[in-house]
Amino acid sequence: MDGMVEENGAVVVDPLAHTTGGNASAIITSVQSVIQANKQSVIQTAAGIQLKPGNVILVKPNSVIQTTPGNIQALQVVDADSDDDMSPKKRRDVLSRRPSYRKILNEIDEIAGNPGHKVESSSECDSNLDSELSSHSLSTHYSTVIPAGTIQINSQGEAVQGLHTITMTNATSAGGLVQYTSGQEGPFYVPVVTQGGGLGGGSVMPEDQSRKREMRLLKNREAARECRRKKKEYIKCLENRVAVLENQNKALIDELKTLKELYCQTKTE
DNA sequence: ATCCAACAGCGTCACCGATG
DNA sequence: CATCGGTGACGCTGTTGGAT
Repeated sequence: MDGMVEENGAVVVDPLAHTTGGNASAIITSVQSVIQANKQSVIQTAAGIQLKPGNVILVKPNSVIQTTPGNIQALQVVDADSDDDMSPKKRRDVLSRRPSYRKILNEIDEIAGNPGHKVESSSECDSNLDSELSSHSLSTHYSTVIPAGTIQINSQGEAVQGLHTITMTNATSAGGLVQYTSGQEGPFYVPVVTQGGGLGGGSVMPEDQSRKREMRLLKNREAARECRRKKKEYIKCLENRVAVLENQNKALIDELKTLKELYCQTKTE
């Protein structure tokens, strides 16, 4: 199951989880769900959410799926063990390529009622959710994620722009180190890796190739950092949504209870 | 104070989809 | 088709909290 196991055992399902290993797969598009691990599950779909044809939700026996009329075209009962014979290659094919976190967040945002409103930073997601949360008297608050610096490097590997500026000096890497200067954090050095796997001088690899490699590593390092930041932001958004939906659910249950009592009273009179 | 397991964060590699 | 960006997976390292 592609989700986060929280301390209380609840699993927050990745809304766009492409798939999962094992026999518990959840391929859900744009559904906010809370599934209790090894317990009965509750899946709620908010108004306007649609399950795309072909999507599969596996739930434990006696689970409940709540939805507004017309959202689910068909429920298909499948044997959860039936995909065990999926070959590793096939499983990998299914596993590969999930939408980017930016896409997912944008999609969530559109579902939340802001079509065409693109999420560019964590603060937007948080602010939407904060208002939602405050309207439900939730004390939960998530601080804004500090944005990572954007780095743009031209073909010469020298010019940069963004919140943090990084300039590559000493590109010839004499002495086995390439020095970068950062506007915020001062100079830092990247060791030059040669083709033989060693660090430093005695480069067998042409300098140009070596420099390209260093640039690629630098960019990838930054990309990985950014990716992780977005992932965390995305998870926080999901957690916020879970909190909101749990609160809504609680309120609806209370309302239902009150109405039932009212109904019983008027009936006995 | 020390040990150890759990966890978080990072860098790197490999892969894939998007794009020019 | 080459290149680039995004992301999963893996291994490594530092931190933290509980047990002794």
